[in-house]
Amino acid sequence: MVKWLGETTLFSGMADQHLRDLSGIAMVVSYKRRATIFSEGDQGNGFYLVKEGKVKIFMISPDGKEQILHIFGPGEPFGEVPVFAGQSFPAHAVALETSRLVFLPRDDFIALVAANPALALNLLAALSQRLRQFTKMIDALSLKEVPGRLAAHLLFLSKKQSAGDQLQLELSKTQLASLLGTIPETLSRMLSKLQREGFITLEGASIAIVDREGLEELAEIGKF
Amino acid sequence: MVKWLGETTLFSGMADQHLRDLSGIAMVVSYKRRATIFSEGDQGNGFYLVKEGKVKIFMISPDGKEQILHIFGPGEPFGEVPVFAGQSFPAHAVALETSRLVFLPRDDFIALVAANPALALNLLAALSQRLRQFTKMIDALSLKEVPGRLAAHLLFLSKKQSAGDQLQLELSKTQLASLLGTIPETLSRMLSKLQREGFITLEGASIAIVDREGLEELAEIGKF
DNA sequence: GATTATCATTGACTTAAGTCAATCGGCTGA
DNA sequence: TCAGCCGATTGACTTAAGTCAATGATAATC
Repeated sequence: MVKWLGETTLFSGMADQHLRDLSGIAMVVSYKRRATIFSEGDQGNGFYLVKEGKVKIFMISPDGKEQILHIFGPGEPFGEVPVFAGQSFPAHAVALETSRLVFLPRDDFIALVAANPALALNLLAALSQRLRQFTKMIDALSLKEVPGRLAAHLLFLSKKQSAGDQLQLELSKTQLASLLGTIPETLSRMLSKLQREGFITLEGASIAIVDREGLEELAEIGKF
Repeated sequence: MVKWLGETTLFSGMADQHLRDLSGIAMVVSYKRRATIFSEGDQGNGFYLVKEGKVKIFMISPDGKEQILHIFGPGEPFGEVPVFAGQSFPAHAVALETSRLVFLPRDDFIALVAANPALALNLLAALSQRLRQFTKMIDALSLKEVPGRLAAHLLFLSKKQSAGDQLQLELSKTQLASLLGTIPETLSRMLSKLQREGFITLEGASIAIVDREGLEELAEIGKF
């Protein structure tokens, strides 16, 4: 566990003693696929790191439409907001796959932060990074149309997977639609349109980028 | 300056010595109305506190549409993201009024954070709070329609101004539209509609809430 | 291995909100 | 004082994207 903690972004570069302290307060918990980890408004008495599996953070409207904020995988922390501000979670979390999580209880953790400036700086970096992502998401939702958001996401996946012009959608189309702030029907139409107009070729969840420059322009301008 | 710093949320509850240290690295800078403080992509070598005046943080699309992220007034910090993560600003900042700002240079400030856990915890609280706000904004943009966002904003102003059912829009209608992710024409129509349907009465920038329950439901459901 | 669910796709239609254009009023500055 | 601008409002129109519905295609479960 100490070794694993030291390999996460959040705790990288920390002294062994501090990692052992963290390990001392950590608890491993498991959630089955589709299980709720927490809901919006719940008291937050600590936060989580994904050890194995995949977790979805999302909001839901009264009539059931969902907006995904994040998909987190191994090594990534989530649920920190109520640890430091207010107390309730601002969104919902469910396991997308059967997952093992590391839970870090609030009060013990804050004591460690107070005693360890490097940890505090790592946390500040993590939250700042998250703010940057949210800024991009607000920009996309407000100033770009669906094809632009989709193009940006494809370029993001291509970069992340570093497999040249070949990439895999890592989510079901329904989940991807929810991440992009739209619905499956619209996503389906837009993928077809990108293919029809020669930006990509598409078979199932596998996509090949044909016109990277065009996609980049589309992501930038935000519309056809 | 030391006294003023101690009264900001970010530095409240801190020891005098630490406030003096902060004061030692702080510089006061002035910006005229409409002056640019920084632009998206600029290197961030420090962050700011509003001493007097009002600052707008926003993004802009290639064809000139603007989305406001925040309006900050006296005592509020902005521009922290590149201090802790990456290096460039994710958005633009301009002075809405002639303003005096306190600038805190990155490297000196980080040294103080590393030496002062209370400061680190205050910062973590501030960034967490900002994440909570962004979560609400994403929720609003993605899952609520314009009338719902407007209703939520009116209720927010009413609470903030604590003047019963009477409230003032603190921005021009154009700026308010940009904050709500819409355009002035649409905002104008929606304000008329809220009045026509008996939720509010409206004269210029003064609004009286007539049906608070109705507004709350509208803000919750997100649409008529 | 059969039977449900769930997911993806397509077509026809509706609708919220944006665009374009015109008007009015109030400030601002020469 | 007056010309010129910016902000707000309203009307007519367009459009991106959502809704509803039907069909196939998987995939999950007993």
